Amino acid sequence: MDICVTSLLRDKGFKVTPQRLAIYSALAATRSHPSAEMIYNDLQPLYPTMSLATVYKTIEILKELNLVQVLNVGEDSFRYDADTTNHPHVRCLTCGRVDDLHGIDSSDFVGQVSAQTQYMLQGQQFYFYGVCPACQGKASAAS
Amino acid sequence: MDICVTSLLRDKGFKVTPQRLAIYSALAATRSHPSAEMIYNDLQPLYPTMSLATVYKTIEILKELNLVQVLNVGEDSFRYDADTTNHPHVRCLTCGRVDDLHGIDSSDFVGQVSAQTQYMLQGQQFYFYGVCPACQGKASAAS
DNA sequence: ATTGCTGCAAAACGTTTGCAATTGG
DNA sequence: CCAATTGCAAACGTTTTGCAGCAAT
Repeated sequence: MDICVTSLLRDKGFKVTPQRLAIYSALAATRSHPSAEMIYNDLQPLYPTMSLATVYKTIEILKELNLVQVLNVGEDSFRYDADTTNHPHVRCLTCGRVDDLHGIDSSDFVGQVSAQTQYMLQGQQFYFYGVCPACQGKASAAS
Repeated sequence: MDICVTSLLRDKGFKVTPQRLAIYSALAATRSHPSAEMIYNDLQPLYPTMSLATVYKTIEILKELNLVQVLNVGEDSFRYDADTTNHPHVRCLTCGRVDDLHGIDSSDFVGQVSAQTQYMLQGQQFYFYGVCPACQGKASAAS
């Protein structure tokens, strides 16, 4: 997997640095859809000198290489996902966690939109909002 | 319509001010999904002393009263919509305009998600991205 | 009269940029 | 060795906050 990133970077004329590999690895290793700051914090123990600016600059490149997608779940900050397939996301309104929704067939829905709009469509993002299982448990325990 | 806002505000113990009515009217009168700054600029001629902070504070209240919904189309700023029905939006990747998509039946799609996730769902947002008719025309004219 | 609101300025926040020192090819 | 990248600090744009004066009830 890191080999893949390495060659993709080199192919496009980007240099392969430990920081870039670490940032991609951190993203690829989690399903928590971290923000730039979360990635920065995750890497702090291993890369104590790395700056937040490097995280942002690297994410910019990873976007260009289609290695990450950007999520806009309605927070102040962006979140990033190394799974670049087109899947919906769901965010917990209580704890803020963001989960993937896989195995959903949106082709009919997308087809309707595609047939009706005059836009030339290039992509889409589907966000759901609710309360995650863990927070449902907490809520009923508290009451 | 303003009568409705007036009573809704009063019912919840909020004061009815010209600024609040103007901000809601501006939102209700457009389909362009303006950001706070766009609303501020729209109202500048009529309310030259109004501050951006008042726009933000008022939007906060309108959200509470379910008179506006917040859109996160992947820009730096949020956009607002006085049409609080659950409809998808489409954003032009060239000019940035945001349009409504009405008459789309998402019940099947939402049903799938609802059946599969353990989340207790409370809402959703569907965003499409593409090139609007006007920008398609410009692109072909330029080539 | 009282409470809450406005408008200003300053602060906060996430993100971007400029630049000298450093590192990868 | 050269060009690109890092890390820092400062800048930026959006949103929030504190507060004195003011307006709505």
